[in-house]
Amino acid sequence: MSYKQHEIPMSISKVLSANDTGETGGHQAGMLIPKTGDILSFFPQLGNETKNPRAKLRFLDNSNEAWDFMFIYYNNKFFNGTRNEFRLTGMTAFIRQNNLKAGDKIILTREEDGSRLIKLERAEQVESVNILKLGSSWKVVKI
DNA sequence: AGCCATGCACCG
DNA sequence: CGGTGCATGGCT
Repeated sequence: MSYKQHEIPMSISKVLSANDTGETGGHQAGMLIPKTGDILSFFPQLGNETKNPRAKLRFLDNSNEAWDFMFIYYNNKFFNGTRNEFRLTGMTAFIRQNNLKAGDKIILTREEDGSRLIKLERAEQVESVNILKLGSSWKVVKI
């Protein structure tokens, strides 16, 4: 009967770019949040009534340590400029502590009580697992 | 749309 | 004064 109009994703993830981890020498230390559909509904809604609105979000990591990140909507396109994008900033300490590199994945999760979790998934160094599976099978050989 | 880069303000 | 994050411009 009553379908939810807005399914809020419990979990979203992002593969880190080199710029996200600071490997490129940049110093904004914020990762871009794509505006595509359900990703944004994970975050609090920020409109374009005010310029560059933001919300501080607290995440808990594996060891229950709390991290405060800043979710910012750079929206100066609606004022005097060209920006129209969302970023999650203030992650330098977290990235350093976990020694994250480009290719690693960050997973953000929402609990039912509204609290948020942050997890990570290292990039695989080797990706030969699927390929090797086929290697040792027997074959019928025509004589 | 996403990533890279950077001048400046702030703060220790 | 060096590191960090803000705000923004620029490039692909």
